[in-house]
Amino acid sequence: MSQPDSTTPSLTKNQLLVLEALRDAGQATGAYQLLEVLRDKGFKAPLQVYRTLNQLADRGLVHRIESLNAWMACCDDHHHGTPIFAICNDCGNVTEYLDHSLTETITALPTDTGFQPDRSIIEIYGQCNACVASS
Amino acid sequence: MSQPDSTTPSLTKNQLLVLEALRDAGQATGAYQLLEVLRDKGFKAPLQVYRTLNQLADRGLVHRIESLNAWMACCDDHHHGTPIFAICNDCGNVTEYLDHSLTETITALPTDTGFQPDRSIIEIYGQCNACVASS
DNA sequence: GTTCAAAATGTTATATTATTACATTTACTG
DNA sequence: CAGTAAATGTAATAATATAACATTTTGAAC
Repeated sequence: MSQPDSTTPSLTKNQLLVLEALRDAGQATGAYQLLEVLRDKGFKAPLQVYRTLNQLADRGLVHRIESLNAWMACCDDHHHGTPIFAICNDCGNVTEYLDHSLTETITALPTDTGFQPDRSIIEIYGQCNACVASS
Repeated sequence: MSQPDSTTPSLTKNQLLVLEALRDAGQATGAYQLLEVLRDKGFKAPLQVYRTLNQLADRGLVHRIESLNAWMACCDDHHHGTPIFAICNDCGNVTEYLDHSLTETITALPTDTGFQPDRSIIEIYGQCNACVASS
């Protein structure tokens, strides 16, 4: 999915703009929201955002949160392994975790059936610390 | 999420129709695909399908596959615990698994941060047995 | 530095998925 | 059988994502 640093070409202008916008957002953000933010920088069409997001996701610099139809800057710039997202039901805050052994456990699961796992999606909903405290 | 059997009222006409269509499909199926199938039975609008799918999902009789924007009949009519889906990159086949201990491991993960897990989404992509064999 | 190919980009149109709003009917409870 | 909650019907529209095609930029090879 992502390349080692030594072979990774530098980011293009659009890639930098989208990555920066996503990091500034600090949260899971929809493609059309990003488009609005990036209109100032010359973006005009959804496809410009989607293309760039997919390029960044291929490099592992951003992740797509499937259950939110939204995107988030990677917490860590260049990890391997499956990101795990904890999503708050109340405030919508999303936090990324990495847990290599859990990833292995999960992907090992269907292999008795001959299934060869490749990548996986793990998104956990619940109530975050702050929202537990204030409820 | 789902009610115990003893207190579960029987399914409505629309619920039965959608559940049957989904079981007949035997695969993850999109809402608009279901609408086409169900036009013969009097369905006319997407909302009829979406409403009914959500009702069935609340009862645990169907699951939504987030990364496919599709729905599948539950493998087991009434389980508790998080379903885990294995999705083939090549043929698109989706298989549901249940693994109670894995579910616990996953939901335990972010609790050191004070996060209170509720439900989770686990979708594993890879190559299924049949597609490994024929490639 | 010119040529070539691959990647990235720009732009318009359109496809796909999902929900809002509101009127009506059905089913359960007392 | 009256009252209420749930389910349903229907039309319009919102939100998300991609197809198709033209053009430009980038980087490697010569």
